[in-house]
Amino acid sequence: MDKSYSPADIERRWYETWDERGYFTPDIDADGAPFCIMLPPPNVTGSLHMGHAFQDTIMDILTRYHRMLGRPTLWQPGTDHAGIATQMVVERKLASEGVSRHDLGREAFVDAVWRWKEESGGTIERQMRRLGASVDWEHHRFTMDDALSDAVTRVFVDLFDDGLIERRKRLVNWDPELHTALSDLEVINEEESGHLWHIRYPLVSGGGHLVVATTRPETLLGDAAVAVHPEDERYTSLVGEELELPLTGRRIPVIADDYVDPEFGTGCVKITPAHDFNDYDVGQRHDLPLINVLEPDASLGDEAPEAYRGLDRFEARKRVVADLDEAGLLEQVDNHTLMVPRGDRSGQVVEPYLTDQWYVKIGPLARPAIEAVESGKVRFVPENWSKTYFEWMNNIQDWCISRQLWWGHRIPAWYDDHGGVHVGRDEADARRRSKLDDSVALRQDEDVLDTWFSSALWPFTTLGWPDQTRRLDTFYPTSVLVTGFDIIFFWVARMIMMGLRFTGDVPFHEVYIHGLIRDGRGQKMSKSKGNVLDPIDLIDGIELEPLVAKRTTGLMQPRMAPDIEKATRREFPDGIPAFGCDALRFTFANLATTGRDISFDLGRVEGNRNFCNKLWNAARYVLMQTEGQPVTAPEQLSLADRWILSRLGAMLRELQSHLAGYRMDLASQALYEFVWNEYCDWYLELSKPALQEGTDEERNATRHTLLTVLEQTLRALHPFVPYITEEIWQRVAPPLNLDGDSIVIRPWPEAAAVDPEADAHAEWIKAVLRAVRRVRSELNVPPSKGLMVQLQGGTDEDRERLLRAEALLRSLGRIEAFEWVGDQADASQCAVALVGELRLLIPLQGLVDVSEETRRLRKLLDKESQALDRSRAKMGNARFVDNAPEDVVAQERERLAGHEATVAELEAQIERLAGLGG
RNA sequence: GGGCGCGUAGCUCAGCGGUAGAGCACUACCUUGACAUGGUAGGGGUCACUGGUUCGAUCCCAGUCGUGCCCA
Repeated sequence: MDKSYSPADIERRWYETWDERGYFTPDIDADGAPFCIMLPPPNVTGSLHMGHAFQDTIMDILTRYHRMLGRPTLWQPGTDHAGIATQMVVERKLASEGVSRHDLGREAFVDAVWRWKEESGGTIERQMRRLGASVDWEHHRFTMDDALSDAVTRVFVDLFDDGLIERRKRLVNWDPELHTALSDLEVINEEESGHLWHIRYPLVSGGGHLVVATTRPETLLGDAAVAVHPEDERYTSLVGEELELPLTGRRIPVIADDYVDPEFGTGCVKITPAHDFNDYDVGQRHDLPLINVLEPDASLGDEAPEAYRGLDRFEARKRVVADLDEAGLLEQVDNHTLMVPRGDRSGQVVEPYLTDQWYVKIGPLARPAIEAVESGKVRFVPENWSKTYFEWMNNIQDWCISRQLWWGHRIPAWYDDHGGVHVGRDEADARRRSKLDDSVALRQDEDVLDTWFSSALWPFTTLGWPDQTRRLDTFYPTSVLVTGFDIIFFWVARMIMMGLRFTGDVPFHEVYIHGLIRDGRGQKMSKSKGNVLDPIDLIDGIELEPLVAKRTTGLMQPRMAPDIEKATRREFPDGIPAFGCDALRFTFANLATTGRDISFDLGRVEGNRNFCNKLWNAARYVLMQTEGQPVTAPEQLSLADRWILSRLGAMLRELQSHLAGYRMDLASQALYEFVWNEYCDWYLELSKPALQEGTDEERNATRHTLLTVLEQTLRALHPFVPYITEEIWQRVAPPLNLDGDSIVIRPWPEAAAVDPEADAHAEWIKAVLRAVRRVRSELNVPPSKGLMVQLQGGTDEDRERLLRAEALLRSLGRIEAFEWVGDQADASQCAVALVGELRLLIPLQGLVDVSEETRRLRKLLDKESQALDRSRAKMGNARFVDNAPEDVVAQERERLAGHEATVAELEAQIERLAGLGG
């Protein structure tokens, strides 16, 4: 083995091997409860970002772990066609060539998207392979595969037949750039600064005016009324009067509606039913006309006064304001912060817009989905997220599922020339169902379905539904869904609703919600901020210049480039080193706490790379010690051997409980601490004297334990760090004569029982060594200098332990000899260390002056006295002794005794030194 | 306005009723035959603040301040 761990050398080859051998395709016939995770399908043309890498790591840990438990285990991969996102990318690409989708026509455009999909669709899969994701590629699915598309159509028709899908004209969120409706979830409301214009509406009779305030003055052109609160005494007499609607020559009524907040502004509200969701409702109540003044691109249309027709909405706003001002009708303009709705893809301000759209009536689907979580059939982890789920589900709105796009599942509805709508699996089916013969001309609905419609079916369509396949039968309901909180509404809730409706069962039993990855300062990672890290760059490393180039090209706002470049050069003056996939994965596991946000700290990746190196070198040591040595199952183990096996068992039990609770952070920490702080720091060190000085049998036992513990630890680590564990395992398996070609398919290690005797012995050894090392360090005794250690006091147990451990202690503590001395022995020339009742006297023979040693002891005494005082106060408190549980009191009593003894020892020693005139 | 979080060592975060923990950073010493991507020892925290419950509060409760997110 090489002296240093170099991930690049070992990570390349294993993935292909695993994949080729079919390890990731589940054996459905295996015993054990099936385990299944659905990969949240990434956008087919997307690339892997930190969030994916994090999520994939969690899923891979769970998958590999359950596979090792011997369960038929499926991690189902696939990609999403991502309607709007993909169409936008292709449209922009075409636009750069001066072509619009309309130039191409529908068919040619959709072909172009498919070509783009074929061209760039493999990126994210290649990246997932780099991450070591053990998904079943053989059964990869795409939301627009024929089978999945058929399932979508079938679901649509079924819901339609149930009366749960209908076509209605109502206000939708309209994206004027993409020319499509959006669901509420696809609209981002953000606070922006704007203005509040106060406008006078003259009364038709009797002079005077009402003042209304608006943030969108151009909508005035579509006003149908002005509303006041029915109990607002200022205006009650005016209800029923008419107002001159400025700039239009129209007259509109004053109406009363308790939607109006009399406290806000003047208490008068303009009502524009065709361009505002609230006003729409008011309009319905009062039978007001819908005056649609906008075109699909949000320019002003025919229903607007001629002067404004053809103007863009923002241009029209300026003109309206100027014209009002000129007419003396603009009373006041205030600065005002308002919530502006923007399309999440285009970033354009969304307009409420009156169109025909398809809706899913969600109420009847939501009810059982709420019950599924209430009853615990679906469990959120952390539990808290169920509140968010209920909050939304209890206030859920009908789902607008039609999109005016070309890329996606086309709506299976056909229109005749008389306004009739005919739904069916295909045109023939639609005719059959509506009893239409071929003489009736039908044209299919131009719209496609919301991307999330097909995603909602993902857990069962990927497994073969509507066919009752073996896979569906085995793996549905799936075990756990791993996802971010940002798509609980978009996806999780809808999967539960659709799953229950179409399979009669929940799609998954648990939903593990993880946090969002942010940068080191807690900022959201985004291209425009220039703080994006590419997981592949953390694996392979990247030089500064390419990193700068990567972060500054293709920006939406190129003027940000210099700032981003500066920040990048400051943060990564030497680029990013190659940490390797395993280090990155281990870091993700480390960071997977219960909180919401995760600030990604590069220092931790480095620390975990070092951890991999530690593991690598430990393995190197073990293999060096066992090379060419036949290792057989030992008949007797030393206390050190028993101790490390006991500790391994404890760690494995802890690990399993953390994995069961989705606490990857605690799980990875348990592994880290065991490997580094117990196996490497202590057991490997303890093995050295054992191998040098032991009998043949003892040496065999030590070698066997070194190998066994390493091999089991590798297995426990494997789900987290698959590459390095496979690489090492391949070398550790032969000396242990283990079956199996790969660690991937080895069983999960069984935890040995705790061995209290061995644990106690090891703790004693550690305490003695620490005490001696502390003296050595604090008195600056060179590490190379051997020490004499005199032993005083102590129990019979101490004497026995010393007997068993003397060789170890001498070797590890650089101690030349131990010598038991009587209580009367002169300790004035010695440094003193205490281990329980045992005194370790280390003769210094002038190595250190007395005042130095006195100072050292005083420091110890200080700490000890404080602890003693606390302890005394506690035991002196009758209410504590009376009320606290017995074991707590007993523990405190023991502590008190310990502190008292230690303080006495230290004081005595200080006095002895003082007697020397130091 | 409603809802959900968070505030613990210089930084990133665990812990969540019984004497404060990790990684990174820091100090001193050490190239000893696994590892300097290392070893040994050490420094550093009135656990945001104020009250309350309790024998005992970083942990539970209430409030205040700061901060983040979601929904309207």
